Amino acid sequence: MAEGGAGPGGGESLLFLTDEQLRKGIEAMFFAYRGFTADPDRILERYEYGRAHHRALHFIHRSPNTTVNNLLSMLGVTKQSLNRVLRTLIEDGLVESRVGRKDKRERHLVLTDKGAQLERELSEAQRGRMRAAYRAAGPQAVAGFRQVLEAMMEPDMRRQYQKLRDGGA
Amino acid sequence: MAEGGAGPGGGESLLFLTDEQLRKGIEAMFFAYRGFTADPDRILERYEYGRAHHRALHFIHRSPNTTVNNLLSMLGVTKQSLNRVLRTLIEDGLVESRVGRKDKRERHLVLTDKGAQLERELSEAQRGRMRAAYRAAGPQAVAGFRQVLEAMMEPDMRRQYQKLRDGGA
DNA sequence: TTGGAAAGTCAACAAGGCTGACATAAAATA
DNA sequence: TATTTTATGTCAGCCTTGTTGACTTTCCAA
Repeated sequence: MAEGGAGPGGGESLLFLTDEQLRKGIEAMFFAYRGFTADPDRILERYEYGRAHHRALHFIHRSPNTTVNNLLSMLGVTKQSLNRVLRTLIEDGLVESRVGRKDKRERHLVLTDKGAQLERELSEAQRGRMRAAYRAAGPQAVAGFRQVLEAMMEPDMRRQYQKLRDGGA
Repeated sequence: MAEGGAGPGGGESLLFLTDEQLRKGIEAMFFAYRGFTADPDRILERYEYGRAHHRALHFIHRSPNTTVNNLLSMLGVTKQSLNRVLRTLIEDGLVESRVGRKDKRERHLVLTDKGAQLERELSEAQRGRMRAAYRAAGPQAVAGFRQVLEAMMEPDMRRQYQKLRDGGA
């Protein structure tokens, strides 16, 4: 299973594909994801919200007026699970649910000022860490980081991601 | 907050540090982590285990004879939470808990053959995706990927990671 | 007008985090 | 030696966030 040594095909060293290297990458993902969520988690605690609320706020901010179904396919959870989170956000006045103009079955979701404020607080904390990591690693490393992450996604998620990446700018 | 344009300091473009780029990185992490866990999750379902079991198996494989306390600081959970998982793994004969020779308070954990077998199955699935992503992105991208992830970790987690990375090879 | 899609709701359940309290054994120390 | 500290395990109970299944309401479109 392990592939090592400089292969004849391409002339590039394939040492980076050894099982040992792959295991290190797996551990890096595990530990890094903890850092990735650490700052928002601390903030959310103060507001008595959880990660699920953060994710909803993030994607509603990113795609204002998105429908519940859209949001569901982004988040990859069941509507029952999302609904619980969404209900509290609406009750607490962070999110507004607007009946669709064309299709009145649909609910279009937008952040209220209060919701935008919390989203900003969470996002700023998360971006702060990201920015520090990016700066420390440098632009070339960042490009590689993004490439590997994208290649790791499941195809449907990759499509979701690319839509945001290209259109949402 | 956003920094753009080619700065005078260093001559390198800082466009990769814009809030927009950081947001894309955040989304990439989110979607990629789902892919990262998808294959093991499918396998675990068949065995009626969860992600927590996978993590325990991974780190016991990685550091055989590790103590419970060591494992706790790797995983960053409470002993009660780990204990529940560990107990089922021991009951099911995947993990063996050995009383320490020097310090008899300690329990040293090792995988049984059965445990090693499941660990291998999970790991092979996860490495398979990792390998494909690495191959698609190339060695330079992989180096960048690892750099950014490492810079993103919380300091104690980074220490844990580096200990494994350097010693565990 | 009727079928089906979009959305919401209720109930029940599971995994896997958490805290707090307590027990035991053994090591370390006063 | 007596006491304290450490490592571990365990019980009880709580929370978040995921799941499935069943059912209703709304309303677009054929």
